[in-house]
Amino acid sequence: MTALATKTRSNNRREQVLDAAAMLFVAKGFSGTSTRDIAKATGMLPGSLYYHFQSKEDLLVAVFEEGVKRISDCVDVALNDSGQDPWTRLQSACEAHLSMLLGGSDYAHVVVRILPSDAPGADQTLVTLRNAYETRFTTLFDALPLNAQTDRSILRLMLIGAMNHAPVWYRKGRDTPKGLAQKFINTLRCAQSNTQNTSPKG
Amino acid sequence: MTALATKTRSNNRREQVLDAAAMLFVAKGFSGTSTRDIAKATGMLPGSLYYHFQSKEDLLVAVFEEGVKRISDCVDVALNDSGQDPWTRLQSACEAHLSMLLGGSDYAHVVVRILPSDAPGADQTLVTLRNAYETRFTTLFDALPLNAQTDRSILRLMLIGAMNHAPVWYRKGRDTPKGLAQKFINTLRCAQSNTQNTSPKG
Amino acid sequence: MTALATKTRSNNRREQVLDAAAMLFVAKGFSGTSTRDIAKATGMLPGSLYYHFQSKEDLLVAVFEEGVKRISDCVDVALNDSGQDPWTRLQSACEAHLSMLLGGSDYAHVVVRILPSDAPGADQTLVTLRNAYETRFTTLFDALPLNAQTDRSILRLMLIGAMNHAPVWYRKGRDTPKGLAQKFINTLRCAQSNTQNTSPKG
Amino acid sequence: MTALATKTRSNNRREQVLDAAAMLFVAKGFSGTSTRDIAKATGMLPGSLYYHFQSKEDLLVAVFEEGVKRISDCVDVALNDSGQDPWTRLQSACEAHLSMLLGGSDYAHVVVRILPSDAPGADQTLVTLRNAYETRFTTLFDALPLNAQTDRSILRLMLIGAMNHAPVWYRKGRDTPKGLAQKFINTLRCAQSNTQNTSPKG
DNA sequence: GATGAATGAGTTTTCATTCAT
DNA sequence: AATGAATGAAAACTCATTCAT
Repeated sequence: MTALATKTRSNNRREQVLDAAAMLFVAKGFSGTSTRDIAKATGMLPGSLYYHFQSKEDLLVAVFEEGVKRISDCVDVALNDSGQDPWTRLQSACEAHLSMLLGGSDYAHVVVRILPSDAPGADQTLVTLRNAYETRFTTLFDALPLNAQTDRSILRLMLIGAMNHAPVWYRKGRDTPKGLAQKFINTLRCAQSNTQNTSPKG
Repeated sequence: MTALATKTRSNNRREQVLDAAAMLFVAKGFSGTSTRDIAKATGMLPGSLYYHFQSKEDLLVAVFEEGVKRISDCVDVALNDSGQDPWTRLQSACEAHLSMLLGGSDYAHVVVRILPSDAPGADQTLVTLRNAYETRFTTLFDALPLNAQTDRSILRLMLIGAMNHAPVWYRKGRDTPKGLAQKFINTLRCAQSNTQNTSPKG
Repeated sequence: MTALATKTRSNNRREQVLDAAAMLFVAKGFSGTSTRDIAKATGMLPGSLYYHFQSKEDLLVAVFEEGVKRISDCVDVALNDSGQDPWTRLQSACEAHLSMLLGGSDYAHVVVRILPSDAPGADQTLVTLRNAYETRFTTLFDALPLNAQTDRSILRLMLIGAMNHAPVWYRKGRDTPKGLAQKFINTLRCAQSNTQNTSPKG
Repeated sequence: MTALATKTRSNNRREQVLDAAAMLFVAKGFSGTSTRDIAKATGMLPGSLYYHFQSKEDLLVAVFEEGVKRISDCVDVALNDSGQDPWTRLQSACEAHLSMLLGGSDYAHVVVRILPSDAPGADQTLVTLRNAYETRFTTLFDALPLNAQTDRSILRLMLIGAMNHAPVWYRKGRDTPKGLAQKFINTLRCAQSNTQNTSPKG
């Protein structure tokens, strides 16, 4: 019992730090958040953070990892519950992604809010983590029945851009992640049959 | 050495500061850039910046204003040269926006790279400036001949999200702003005639 | 698992701490070595040191004491094995001293590497310990058959300076403690008969 | 006049920092001295030091350089005023060296008090600086008319060890640098004619 | 128009140490 | 005998900013 209790308490403390860091990184960016801010939000002294994390950047990486884990898990579960239809599957993933981003998971939000160049010492790690997650969308777009001449990459990058921009303008009540996902995917879906468009100026 | 010459040289100096600041804000974010970084990049001493700007946040606002001005002018010129067709006009604006963002105008890039929450003291100003620019897209989307049930706002926000995400993945040579604009608008254009789609899960 | 075994194991642990501390104090000085460094080198956590020692300075004193003990014992044994001739005895002591210093006893090395002023709280203790050891050389120099006008103190301090400087330049293989001792003492030995020298500038 | 006055005042401030640093490094070692200590001794705030020096180690290097410069100059002047006799020249150098070390030049004292391993980031620089100075003694010993079998290096290293140990025991009034130099060199001088000594134990 | 010199508050981080378990 | 978790002070250093010149 004691071992478990100790571990739990210890984990709680570490998790409190991660929670506070995630929240603050989302609210003020990485450089805009001081370790003091994080410590204060956790009820610790600044130095005490360093028992749990070796540096501010390590802490960011830990938050980022947790964010990638959470959003990945959420998307994976949604895909498991989803059927075979490629568009349906994409929409499920989109909805899961948006619900994490907009539903208040600071961890997931950090993944799209913090740019690698915000944390020079950790940039490669962040890029790698982000890529590991976004792979899912490459796979989902590969599965779509699109015309040969359609650029799947562009479609994917449009969707990712659209989704990750949502936290900037989304207002709870006015929209829902589900509704947005439906509209986003509906918009993309027509690219399939409409590629005969000519460009206007050339 | 007339008054004009003096003023010009002085303006040059001020512009050098703005240039350096724009470049650094893009590369490292607002909090991630120090006034020393900017001074060094301009060949000045840190204190000398304060002859030109009252504070770091004032400097950001100046860069941001210049960025909004430049991207607005570019889009406005493109629209002037564009005909009447609403989709063509949107595509021209999109191309102009992308060419500023991807063609190396650090000023324009600052406008999408720096979030208001990165600069707590200037956030309202930044929001206002950004909105003043983005109005153009609201107008352009309002002019589109869309089905009644199509959500113009969502389409607009998707496009803005897609465009502003481009600096993250764009590689010169592989794509061009013009090509991207064409693909982006083509994708949106079909939303017009395809609203009979049913959502997959409900 | 008797009381003796326990004690032995415990002593081993304490000795490991002392060993690590001695090594690190030699390598990086007293202030330059952190208790964390010592703990890590012993495979302990920082707090665990405090079961064995009340403070970092107590630990230094313990290392210093052990160093003085070891080098004293070594010199005393050498003197026991030495005959009656004062110069021979001095040379034996010198060789013993050098062999401890250069042969890799971090403990002995600490005694000459750490200055009392490096550890303000323990300085008096360190001075006392060092003096207790160096007494031997006073005695040995007193026994030398020197001219009346020869300054035995200076000779002694020269030798001690020369010996304690050796760790800075000594390279195993090129020299040996024994060879050095011989050369050092040979050099001093002539002071006896050469005191009629006049100073060069007055 | 203003330019000169400004330069002078500025230099004074920088020199005050160097003076304070030299004094404190001698008194408490490098790691034992904090930048706060140095700032306080100069009447500055801790951060203000960094206008003059990039880091604590840079400050040490500057002090060390000044120390090497001062003791080098002092020795060089002494050698200039000295005649041709090699032993006389060595004694002059020794006296100059000791007078710097014992006469209160904290700068010179730093050079022998601080070991390269005390400042891991600057160690190579310190070694190089020290060697550049000690070259002089190699030259002086090379010029001595010694028996072929005499080890000039050992003699040199004995002298350097003896000289640099002096600050530990020297008491003004009881000795003088000049008197010590005379005794030191006298002691070494006989090595010349006394090489027929046999070692006592082998 | 800009510099040299500094300030004072703040940064991230490390320190020796404590103590319940 | 040692650990996990922290503390509080201090470490080195950076920050945006000021101001006489």
